[in-house]
Parts: sequence; C-alpha cells; structure tokens
Amino acid sequence: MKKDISIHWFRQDLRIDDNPSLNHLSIKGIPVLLIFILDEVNTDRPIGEASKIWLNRALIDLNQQVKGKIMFFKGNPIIIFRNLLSKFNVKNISWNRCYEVWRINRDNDLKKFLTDKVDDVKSFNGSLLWEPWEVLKKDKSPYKVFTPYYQKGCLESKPPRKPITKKIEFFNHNFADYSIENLKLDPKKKWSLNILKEWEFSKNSISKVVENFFEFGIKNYKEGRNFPIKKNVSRLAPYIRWGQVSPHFLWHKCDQYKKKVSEQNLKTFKSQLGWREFSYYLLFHFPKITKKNLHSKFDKFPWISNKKIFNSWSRGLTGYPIVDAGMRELYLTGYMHNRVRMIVGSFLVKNLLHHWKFGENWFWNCLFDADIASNSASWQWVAGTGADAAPYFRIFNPIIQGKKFDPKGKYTKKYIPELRKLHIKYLFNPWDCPEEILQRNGIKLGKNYPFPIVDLKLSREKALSALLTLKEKTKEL
DNA sequence: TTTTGAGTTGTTCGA
DNA sequence: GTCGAACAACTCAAA
Repeated sequence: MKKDISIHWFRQDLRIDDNPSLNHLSIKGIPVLLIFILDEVNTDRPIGEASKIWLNRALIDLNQQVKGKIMFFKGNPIIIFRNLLSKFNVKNISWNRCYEVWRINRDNDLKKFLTDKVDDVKSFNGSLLWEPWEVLKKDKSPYKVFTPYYQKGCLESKPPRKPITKKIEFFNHNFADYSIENLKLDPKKKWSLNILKEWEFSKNSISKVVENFFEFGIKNYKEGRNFPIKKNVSRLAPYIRWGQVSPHFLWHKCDQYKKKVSEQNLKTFKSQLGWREFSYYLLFHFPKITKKNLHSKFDKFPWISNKKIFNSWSRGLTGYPIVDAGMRELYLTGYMHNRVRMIVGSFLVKNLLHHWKFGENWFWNCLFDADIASNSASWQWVAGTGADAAPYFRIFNPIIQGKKFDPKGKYTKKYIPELRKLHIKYLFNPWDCPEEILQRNGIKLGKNYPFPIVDLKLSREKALSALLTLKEKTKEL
C-alpha cells in the first residue's frame, strides 16, 4: 500500500530551523519527505562554478543533519513530482518561494499541475523579510530609491516575522538511487578544493560564525566594515544566499544584542540586510535587471570589449595593487570584501570601460554568495546604470581608496606577495617608485608585477566624456 | 499642486 | 595640510 506523506522541496532554504514550509508541514501529522531538485532544464542561467561547489557542500551537510533522508533529483520538477505522486500517497506539498522570473513561472505551472492531484500545495516566504509586492509607494508603484524603500516602505510596515522552529518527523525513503552524487556537483578542479579552505559548513560551525560576529565584529561594524583587513564584516552572505542562515534569524538576533552593541552598529548591519531585500525587490518588479540596463539610455554607452584587458582584471594583473588584491582574494577564497568589490567594479566599468555584465558574469562564477538579485543590482549600481545609481562622476580612485581603507597595506600585501617589501608610500602606485627602491625590494615592473594597464587620469576623463554623450533624455525603467 | 531638499559607499580643484 | 564646492539627472516624500 502507498504511504501517506507530505513533501518539502528544498531550494534556497537549506536549513531545518526557521523554515516556514517545514513548519507548515509539521502540523499535518504525517512524515515529511525531503527532496532537492537540481533544475537545469527550466533555468535561463545555470548556477555559477563557485555556487556549485558551495551547494554541494551545503547539501551534504544538510543531508547529514537529517540522517541521509533527502532524495536528490536532477531534471524537470514537473516530471519528478509526477513520478513521486505515483510512488506515494502525497497529501501535502510545500516549498519556500524564489523570485527569479523563470522560477516564478515554473512554480506557477507546477502548482497548477499539482492542485487537483494533491490536497494541499502551498508556498511560503522563507528568505525575504518583506515580500516585494507588499512594499509599495502610496500610488501603489514600486520604490526606486533605497532610502525611502527601506525607511518608509520596510521599517514602517509590519516587522519581519520571528524565527520559529517546529519538531518534524522526516520520512525515511530508503531508496538507494537518489543520492547527492547524481547531481554531479562534486568538484573536479583543484581550484574548487582550495577555495573551500576558509569556510565552515556544519550547523554548529555556522552557528559559531554567527555568534562570533555578534560578539566581536558587529561592535565596530559601522566604521570597521569599510576596512578589508579588519574582522568587522559578517562574511555571512553565502550562508544567507543558500538559506543556511535565515535573514529573520539575523534580524531578530540584532534586537537581542541591543544592550551589548550600539544602536548605530546594529542599524548599519540591518540596513545591509535591507540592501539584500532591495535587490530582490528590484528583481521582482524589474526582472530585466539581470540582463539589461535598468536605465536604457546606457545601452548607447560606447563600451569596449577586450579579452586581454578583461583577463588582466579577472586574474588580478591590472597593475593597480588594491584592484589586484581584491580580484585575487575572490579567486582564492570565493569571497571579496565589500569595499573592494566597489573598487574593482568601478575600475572595470569606468576605467576599463567594460560593460558591467562581464564583471557580473565573473562574480557569478567566482563568488560563493553569487545571487542573481544582489549580483545584478549591485553591478548596475556601481556601473551607474541601475536604480538609485551612484552619480556618474563617482569613479573610485584605486590609489586613494587603497591609502584610505588599507592604510597599512596589510590586505593588499596579503594577496600581492610580490609587493610585500614595498613601502606603504608606493604600495598603491608602485610605478611612481624610484627604480632603485623597486630593485632593492625585488620588484621589476613588467616582470613580476605588471605596469598599470591604463592611465588613471586619462581613463577617468574618457569615462566622464563618454558618460556626457548620454545626455539625451530617455525615460524608461 | 508645486516646490524643495535629500539621496550607502567619491574625486578633484582651488582657496 | 584642510575644506567646500562642483561634478547631472532623477526619484521620492515632506513642506
């Protein structure tokens, strides 16, 4: 006889705690079958290389948490569910929502397919503090500027739900042929083994990372988060992206630390969660942000595309030490400090005049926290093509930025060992250093560290004048 | 209804 | 050395 079960479909909510879909199924009183589907059929863009590696490790750990009870599938969900309906007496199916267009469409189709076959089919909000369609201006149109969106739209509406975890009985499927190996996510390249080194995956270790941040890093978050060598940033982005840590949990954790941490620091950290919300908000209301300039007047911008230049940027060989340090951090660790992300982004788009989509694609493949919403929205922000964009004349100067935010050069030297001996005075502009000093420190520009790939002043002026050509007004969003 | 001021992350120039 | 102004155009919300 077929068994009565409920099904929870894991997607970007790779956790048991504070999982609204699981909580919903817990009250049904029948065992919950856990499934994961790698859907490369419906997607318009497969997950990036680093994301594959992260997902693989996260799933292995999640499966351990539930004693190996997850069934892993690869393929088209609608076919997989049809198959499951033939094997079991499925009473309830639920999942937590995603917000990319292709997933929304796929899930809607699936829901239609399932409704007359299963009693209860529901989706929940497991990853956003505010649903994008619930936050609107007075005239019911969506916000396009962060501050009013966040201050007015979010903070003055109902507060995010508190994290809840319920006890659930998981169904033991006992099938041998639905193991995680079938997903073929297992990394083969040496690169993938190396970039995992600095990251934790077990539930306990992730908790420790969170605790550690709230006990130490967050205490000087507002100031310290700008300095890449300081330990004030949370580094939680990849965990949030894959749902190993819920934003709701972090939001309310801030409230628990009101006595220990100054309001300013808590507020700044919360607003970072707010930026993630804003990115998803934009993705939902303006789905084209993943591919096209939000402000289409930038379509006419005279971008260039040069493989050699792009490769120098991506491999950290531009000759601008702070840029190169960031790009190497990314390639070595699957992560880049936020301040440096802005510097390298500005450099690629404004100094090297490359379209943001090239940078976005590189980040997509290298970042553990690569998230279609944040990645697109942030690249558009830095490029000046997006919502709430930086003014076009805001072009980061990698020398000033280096001096300001890496004043002792520790971060830069960590990732550019060939400049380790160079005095801080010349660290961010080694080409200005007298030849004899370079020689004494073992540096031969053009040999073991590149000459600058572009002239800073000239490329800045070029970008500014190119931006001025966009003057004609085309109103579109 | 119209006006006004402000808006995550900057740089340069001239006083 | 420090400081303020200028570098657009547009969205939003308060006055």
